Amino acid sequence: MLTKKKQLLFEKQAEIAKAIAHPLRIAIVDFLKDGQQCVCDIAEYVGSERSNVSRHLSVMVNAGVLEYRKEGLKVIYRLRTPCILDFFACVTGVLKQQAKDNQKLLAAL
Amino acid sequence: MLTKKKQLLFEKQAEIAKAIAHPLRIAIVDFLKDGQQCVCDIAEYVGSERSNVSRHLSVMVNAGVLEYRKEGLKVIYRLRTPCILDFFACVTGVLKQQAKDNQKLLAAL
DNA sequence: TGACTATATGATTATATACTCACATAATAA
DNA sequence: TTATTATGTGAGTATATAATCATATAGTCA
Repeated sequence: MLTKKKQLLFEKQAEIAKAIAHPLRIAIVDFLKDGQQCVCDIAEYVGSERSNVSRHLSVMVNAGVLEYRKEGLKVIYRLRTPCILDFFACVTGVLKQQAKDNQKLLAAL
Repeated sequence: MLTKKKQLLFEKQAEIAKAIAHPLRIAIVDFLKDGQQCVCDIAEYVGSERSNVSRHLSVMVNAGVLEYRKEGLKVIYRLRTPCILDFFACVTGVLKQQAKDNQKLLAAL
């Protein structure tokens, strides 16, 4: 049976995972891996309304994935933990496995 | 600007992330890291209705995170890619960073 | 001061997700 | 065959999330 302690941990982990589990937010994280950026540049890169991007950014800040700093009129966002990028290695691994399995299936037809 | 190719990749990645982004599903993945299990045992472990667990399992199968095999009356689920466990290392990293920052904040008060 | 710019947020709507209950399906054993 | 057990799925409801528009806030510069 699941302990209360583990349950709490899983809830925290789910919160972080949810904060990344959106195409736009993944695009943002990918954009930020090369360095910090302001909301305006992020919005232009991902091709969405600034208000929408601002909301997505605050979701990730609340989850602890991003952090920000104000600089004049602009707000600059950056990755808070480099290990977030490991997440993509993991997910890419799943995708590669899927592709491999599809290839096997195709070859068997 | 975001290329169509990258956009497609991010959508796929988000799908996989979403498949894990739930406390119950994280509990399931954690349970399965030590070996394959049937729905009934998974449901008992996580403390939820079998019908509900069955739905969560199928979400993860569709995303390519889990795979299953039938054995008599039972359906046995297992992790499809061991690298899924790396995900937890990543998320735990974020949580550790959060805890560290909280400690700093506390010490500064 | 007022105009301008970047960002955040309230309100609304549309959509997606999770859960429950009831029922369907399928394998097994008597 | 019937009864039993494990699993999956349709339907309904409740809740969460995403996107948009309008508006608020706050820093900058003329």
